[in-house]
Amino acid sequence: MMASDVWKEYESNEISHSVAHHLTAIHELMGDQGYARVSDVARALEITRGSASLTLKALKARGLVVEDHNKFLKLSEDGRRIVDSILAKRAVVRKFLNEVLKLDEHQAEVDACKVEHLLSAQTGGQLLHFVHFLLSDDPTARQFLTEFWCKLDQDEEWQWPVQDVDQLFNLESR
Amino acid sequence: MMASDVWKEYESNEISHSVAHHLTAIHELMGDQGYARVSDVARALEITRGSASLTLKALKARGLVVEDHNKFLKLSEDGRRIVDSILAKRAVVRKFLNEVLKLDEHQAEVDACKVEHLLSAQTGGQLLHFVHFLLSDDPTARQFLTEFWCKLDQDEEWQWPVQDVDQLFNLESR
DNA sequence: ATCAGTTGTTTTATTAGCAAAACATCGGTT
DNA sequence: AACCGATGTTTTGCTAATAAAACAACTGAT
Repeated sequence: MMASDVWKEYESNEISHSVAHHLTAIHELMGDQGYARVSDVARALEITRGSASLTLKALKARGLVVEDHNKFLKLSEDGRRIVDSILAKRAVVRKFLNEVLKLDEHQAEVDACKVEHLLSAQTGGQLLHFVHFLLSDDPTARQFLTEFWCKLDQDEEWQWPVQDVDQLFNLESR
Repeated sequence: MMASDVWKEYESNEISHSVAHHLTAIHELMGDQGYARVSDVARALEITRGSASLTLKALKARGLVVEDHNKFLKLSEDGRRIVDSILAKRAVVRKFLNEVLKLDEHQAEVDACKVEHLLSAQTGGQLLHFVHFLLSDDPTARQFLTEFWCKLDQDEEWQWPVQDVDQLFNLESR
């Protein structure tokens, strides 16, 4: 297969991890303290003011961040839209990892943070549908989750990493 | 919340996207043609021989790749272990996105490729348990999937990105 | 008014990952 | 022997993202 055309799409992502967090930091600072300056973003992300200054300058040039008459930062319409989509994906992934797969909150937070900006809108939307139904009051969903968690408890751990996942599925299911 | 301690763990990942694909390329080349040289890896990844040479030199220094007496590359024990875990995660994620969430194969492949090296072993293991049960012959799992897919068809798409995912869950479920 | 602290910017340097180009080394043809 | 093609390496340069340090401007306290 080799999928040489697939793996390079990683870099073609317009929102890097760093950019995603600069933008969400502005969003959270606005909510928490009502304003966001370069120093606030730097403190929130624990990077130097110089680094934040440069990155935010680029984001202003890209039209994702706008600057007040007095150096106060704000998200543009586009920036806001990007933050919304990132936070939605993060919330869904975190919820799935924590409340369904029963990973501890920190692990769920870390993994959600890593992938939030990489998932397509398609994927995010479908995952939202899935988790929403899975955690709903629907009796089938409840029963399924109950059985799954019960299985989780009794299942002695597989050897992981599994050598051939496809084989595992082919042999035991379907 | 701000999670300043969380977001930096992104870089603390020992396996970068690039490294992950250099390693898996060697693995696949060994399977496909029985050997892997610098040029083969470069061709597979569609990068220049120079780039591959430098990256692979670093991987040799890290002990993940070993070199033949005649410049033939091979994965070390550690390298092999890493590739196994990455391929297992990729397979599970791809299967989940494609066969459960019903995303088209290309999208599933691309998204799986983006996140495969970022998920913890914990997460990969739990996800494997989940997908394995979900796609098994268990009647509860089958019924759940049937209902979910039915819901998928009838559900008119949410507005996406959703502004407040947590609110969506709080209001409509639990 | 001066002094200290905060803020924002710029400059210099580093790292990862790539391209491009130059170079050397083989191996096989003719 | 001369040439050609494939291979591997090195060097140079680029971009993104960071740190570190120097600098300028503003703020507030005394």
